[in-house]
Amino acid sequence: MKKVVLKDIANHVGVSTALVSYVLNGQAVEKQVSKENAARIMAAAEELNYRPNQIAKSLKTQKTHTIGLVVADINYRFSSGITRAIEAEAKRKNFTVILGSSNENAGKFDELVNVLVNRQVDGLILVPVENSEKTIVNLQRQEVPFVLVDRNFPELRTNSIILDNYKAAYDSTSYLIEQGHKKIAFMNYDSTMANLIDRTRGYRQALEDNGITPSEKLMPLIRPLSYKSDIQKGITHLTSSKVACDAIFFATDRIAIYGLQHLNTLNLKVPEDVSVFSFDESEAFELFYCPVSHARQPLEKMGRLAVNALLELVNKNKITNQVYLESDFVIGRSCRE
Amino acid sequence: MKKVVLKDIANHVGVSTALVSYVLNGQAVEKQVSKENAARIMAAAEELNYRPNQIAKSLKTQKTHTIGLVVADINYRFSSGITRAIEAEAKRKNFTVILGSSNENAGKFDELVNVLVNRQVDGLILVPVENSEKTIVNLQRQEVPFVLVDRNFPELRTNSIILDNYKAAYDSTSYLIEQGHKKIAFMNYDSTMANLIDRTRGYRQALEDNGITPSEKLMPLIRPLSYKSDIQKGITHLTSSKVACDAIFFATDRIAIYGLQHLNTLNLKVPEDVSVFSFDESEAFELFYCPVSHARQPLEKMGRLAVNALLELVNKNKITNQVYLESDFVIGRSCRE
DNA sequence: GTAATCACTTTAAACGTTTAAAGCAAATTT
DNA sequence: AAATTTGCTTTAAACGTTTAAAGTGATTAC
Repeated sequence: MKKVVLKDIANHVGVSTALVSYVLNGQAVEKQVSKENAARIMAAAEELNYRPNQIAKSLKTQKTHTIGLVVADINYRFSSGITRAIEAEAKRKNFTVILGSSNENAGKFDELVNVLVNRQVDGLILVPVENSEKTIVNLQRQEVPFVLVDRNFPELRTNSIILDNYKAAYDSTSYLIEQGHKKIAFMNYDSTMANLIDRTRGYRQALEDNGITPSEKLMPLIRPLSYKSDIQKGITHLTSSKVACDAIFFATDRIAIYGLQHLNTLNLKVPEDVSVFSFDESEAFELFYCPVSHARQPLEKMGRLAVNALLELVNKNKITNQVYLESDFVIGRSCRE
Repeated sequence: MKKVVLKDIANHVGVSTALVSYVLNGQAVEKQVSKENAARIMAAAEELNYRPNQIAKSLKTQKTHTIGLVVADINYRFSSGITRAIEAEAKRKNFTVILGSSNENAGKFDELVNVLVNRQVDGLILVPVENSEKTIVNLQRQEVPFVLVDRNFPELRTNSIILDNYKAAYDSTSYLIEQGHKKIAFMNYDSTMANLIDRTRGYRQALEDNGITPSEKLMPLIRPLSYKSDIQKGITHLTSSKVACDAIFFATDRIAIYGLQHLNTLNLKVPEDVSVFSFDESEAFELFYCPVSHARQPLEKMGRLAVNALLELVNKNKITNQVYLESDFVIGRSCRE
């Protein structure tokens, strides 16, 4: 079946394409189209099952009504959650989302961004990865509207919607201290990303504000390329009789999963042998024998704000700023009292 | 900064847009463009940071190099896995993927498909939902190239890449029988979807072939709208002293998660008190105290085959057929010997 | 010395829309 | 009766590409 285009309807009814376009775009009254023609055009469009060609429309109007979204890894819980939230809000605003996953690779990230820009998306929502500053700066130079979510680069002035990681980590650590913990370990990636560094800062500051001196011994760094073994070594070390921490604060849900797994292997019980707190949740927690207390990012809100901020930008209501969201906290039973 | 278009390069170099187009599309030699002009055009494109407008290109060539993908729910492990696989393969073939999530809703599914078709995607890869036959039939009538993955409608002749659900369930059940289980329960959704029905068929047939009469008592149906409580009731019933099944086969990973959770609540140990087998895996299994044996869909292969089948269709090498894939099996320690 | 060939380059239409501007009868005002 | 207004419709250019076809000046062939 050949594709039905405007002209087919025009011929079928015996009018010009302009008239058809007016009617189909709801400008029938405004453009004073006669009732009969309007009705016949509507009927013909229905009968011929006309579907407007968005590509042609976009070329003419210079608007694609499309948002490009690049997440760090679609397999992360955070990614699918934020994708869902962004899609829902975009839908509400009559926008479509094109998704790409950079798999935490700066090269792939750059490539994806370029593909999306070439496709003339109206704007981008990005979860940047380590070493992707150059791509971001390029976007600024090209004046492509974009907003960052979850992560940003403090030295670049960008629109971004991110968690107040410092505060979330500070509050989480304070909570652990309130629960009576003294030797609180913190497991984080060895990374230059501000969101992760802020978590470490929050942790340290909370300790200091409570008269505890942070110790590097309690802060093993996980190298992303060898995270599994680093986590195992870290856990083994922290729970050894030499160190014997009484709580472990995991800086991400991924770290938490492998950390908890290794605690299982070592036959250590949560929270009897060691208390546990996590940043973000994983579906995996659902089957852990004990509900894991954790800081939870407000994905719904984040997605909504990101879309709205982007659309503001697209409409040139340039309000460049950073939005810091408060974390939610889910208290399970993984911290001894 | 204004967008740089072909004409800008042409003006800058002092040639026609045709020449620029030829050079930038690698037809310099074929179209006998002089070396000097070719070089100057390349340099100008670089200097002006030219990015071809894919929209205009698509309008002219009637090809968008885009695949539309609609998954059932982006939060499913299966969905993010298959999305990743499809994206990777599409990338390899120089195609972009536009993703939508129907959230298991036939109305939303239809809407998404329409949006994608209007955007002139070259073809669709779909995970259809219950009651979405009409949408599928429409696509066939419009002659839009598409392939179904994971689920299909046997009464419709469609290209589809799906697991051999019957065989996977048959083999899984046989495995449980071999392990010495007699009273094997099967927990499945109350659904009209063929992929789920085939699992039930496989389960029943395996029992019968081994001289066990299937009993409805061992096959509680889970209604999607009240799955949590139905699963709980089912588990409680199956493990009651009256029924006392010795193994539970979960037809999906979602059912498995809530089933295992409730086993935890009831303080029943896997596999000591009851053996467990699942269809598909969830990230949640990672933190269950015991590795759960399960049938695993070959996502990588599925995604690759889906993209390739679709591209064949797009190129009019119409090979309409159904591909049934063999399941992988992951044997943990959740089945008593 | 005219014709044909060669090595390039330009012209212009097309893809399917949108939309400002112009067109045209009939009705109304001068 | 001429001019204007009204109510409606068409024309045609534009968006940024691609590409068949035509154009052009120099070289080669007969």
